[in-house]
This record gives sequence, C-alpha cells and structure tokens, in this order.
Amino acid sequence: MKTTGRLSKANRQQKLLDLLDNDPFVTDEDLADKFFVSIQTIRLDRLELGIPELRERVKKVAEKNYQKVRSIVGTEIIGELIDLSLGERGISILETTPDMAFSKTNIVRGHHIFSQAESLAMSVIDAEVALTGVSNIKYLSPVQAGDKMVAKAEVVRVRGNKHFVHVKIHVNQNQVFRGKFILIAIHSREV
Amino acid sequence: MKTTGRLSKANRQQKLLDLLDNDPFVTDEDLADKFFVSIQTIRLDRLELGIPELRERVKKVAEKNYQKVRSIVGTEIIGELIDLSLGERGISILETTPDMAFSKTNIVRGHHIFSQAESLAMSVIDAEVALTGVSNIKYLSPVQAGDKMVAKAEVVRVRGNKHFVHVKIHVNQNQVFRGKFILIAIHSREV
DNA sequence: TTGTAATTAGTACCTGATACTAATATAAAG
DNA sequence: CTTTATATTAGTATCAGGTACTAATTACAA
Repeated sequence: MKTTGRLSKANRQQKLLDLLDNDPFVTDEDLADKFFVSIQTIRLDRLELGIPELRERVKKVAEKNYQKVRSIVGTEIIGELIDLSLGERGISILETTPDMAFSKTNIVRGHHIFSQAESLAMSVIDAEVALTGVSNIKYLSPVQAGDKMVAKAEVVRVRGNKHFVHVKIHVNQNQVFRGKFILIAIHSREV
Repeated sequence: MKTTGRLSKANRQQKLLDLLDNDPFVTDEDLADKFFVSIQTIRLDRLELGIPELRERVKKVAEKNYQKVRSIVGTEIIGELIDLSLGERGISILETTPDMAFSKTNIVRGHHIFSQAESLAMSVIDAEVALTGVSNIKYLSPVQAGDKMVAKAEVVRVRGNKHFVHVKIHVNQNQVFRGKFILIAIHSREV
C-alpha cells in the first residue's frame, strides 16, 4: 500500500455517489485527487455507476431550479386586465412563458392558471379586499407555454359579503379551466 | 446580402439580452441561426455586452438556488420540504411574508396557499412531472402574513397514472386549507 | 470614392469530457 | 512461485462549446 488513503473499489464508488449527490459541481480531476486514484479510474467508476459528466450534472441542476426563480410573488393581478365591469364581469389575458412551465413537457404549471383565475375573480367584485373562501376548480386540458390564456369572470350571485364568481379560461376558443369561487369581502375593521 | 430577418446591431444586441435573460440555455450557434448572422458576430456581441458563455450561464443558474434544494431531489416546490415519503406523504413549511399578503388586511393571498399545496402534492408523487387534473379546494380561515403554514400531503389512491392526493395546511394547530388534488403523472422522456 | 464600422473567416488553444486500446499493478488461487 | 482475474493507469483521437486573436471582406455613409 503506497498511497495512504486508498480505498477498495466498492468503497470508493459508494463514497463517489454520496459525494456527487450533495455536490455535483466536482470535476473528475478533483475526484481523482480526492480518492488518490487516476482520472481514468474515476471515469470508469462514473461509467459503471451511470453518473453523467460534470456539465450534464450542472445542467440538470440548473434546469431544475430555473423555473423557480420567477415565481408569482407579489403581483396584484396576474395577467392583464382588459375589461372590467365591477360587480359583474371581467376579462384578463395572460401570455404564458417557458418559465411558467415544466421544462420537459412545456406544460404550464397549474398554479399559474389558478392564480390568473383567482386574481381576476377578486378584481371583479366590488370590494376593496376579498378573501377566497371556497373554490371548486377544474383543469380541462393542459396549457402549453406560449399559449395566451383568456380568462372571463362573471359574478353569478351575491349574498351578504359572499360573492359567487365563475371563471372560465380559454386558449384559442378551447376551454382549459373553469372555477367557481366564493369570495368573501372583508370590511376594513374586520381582522 | 440582404438576408430577410436581419436587424441592426443595437437592435440585435437588445434582443440578445432579452432572449438570454429568459433563456440562458442557448448556444452561440443557436443564436447565430436565430439572428441570421455568423457565430463570430454573436461572440462579439456577447463580448461587448459582457454576457458570459453558455457553460458559465448554466453554472450560475445552477449555483443560484442550489443550496436551498440540495437535500431533496427534483423539487420545484413552494415552501420548504421537510419530510417526504415518495408515493405516500410529505410535509412542507412556508413562512409567509408581507409581500404575499394584501397590504391593508395583511391576509395572505389565496394563490400562495394553493401553490404550496399543489407543489407539495406534486412532490409527493413518485413521478418526475405531474399535471394537476382536477382539484377541489377549500380555504377554511384566513392566513396572516408572518404565519408559518405547515402543509401535509397524503396520497390516498393511485389508479393508473392518476394520483389522488389530499393536502391540509395548518397554522398553529388550526387548519386553514384543505384540498383534494388529482394529479396526472407524465412519464418522462429523455431530452 | 474612400474611410469606418460591422461582419465573417480562420487558426490555435482551452476544459472537461467520451471512447477506445493497451499496458501494468495487485490480489487471489492453484 | 506462477498463473489468472481484476483493478488501475497510460495514452491517443475526438468532441462541444467555447476564448483569443488576426485578417479579410462587406455595408454604408460622407
């Protein structure tokens, strides 16, 4: 045994897996140094273990986290309000983009659709602030990134501070979503 | 030569910035094709604009959010995943902040609650990508900004690629949300 | 027409690999 | 001790997606 910290093959490969699992940003060269073996050994190990090369690993991590960066925090109304009759109806449009979708399938994540619908429903009732009490929603077909979602909201009934709003979202004449929202208007003194 | 879609330098560089801003995963070659110029022109543009090469861009995206997600694999999740049994159940925590709430009432907007629930539901099923098919949700009481929302998801039934997941969210022992999600798993194809 | 900016072409080199061949070291078995 | 199997190392050619640089060509405006 020449070099001090030398491990058995199986042992090394297990540690390799662990190591790359919580730090994918390591080159073969780094690994070779770490395990006191040649770079070729590391490559054989990766081959046997089915671990992709550094650049692939980094790319995967990047893709995975990419969508998350642009989340839907903060925006008052999601989509562009293009028509509004307070207390009656409203229309909003949301152009979907790749960052709203799953990278692999290009299908827009549900909460973006929901958010457009809910925020339109809230805009449409004639009250300063509203809270969604109950809602019953259905996604009818997937939305592709790039699709333009047209949401139409209609106030169907008002009982006290409860507002019943139906929202339908279409993409090119095809309905992709419908939802029934019961929104509770809150008066400022209420907590 | 007057190749059809040719733009002025300034124009092209502006579009280049925009383009890379919401999709950093593009090679110089792709860009050259897109703008009908040579690869060298693109490289001059990047040089002038101080845009790093593809691999650097990808690496930055990967590093940006890496620390946050490192423990769990494949989670684009809203909130922090603190427990997960794939295919069975999961728990996530989301600390709400004022920017998630209505400024007047300090009440957290519904779609943040929904998003936490939906993304937890998606995390919990043992499939790479899922699409929310139908969901039935109910907000039980308002959430104040600053509240810590604890979401618990449970897979109650699996039929083919349909996964029925119940999610409950609590704030200090009080249930504030419940939802039944039917998630449709999509089998991943290689990219 | 001429001068300048913009674009293109081409070369050498870089990193972090793959894919392959061949040689050598080490350990176990006969 | 020798043979054999396994593990490791060495070395070469090739790749993608670049950098860095030089030189030539094209576009356009004065």
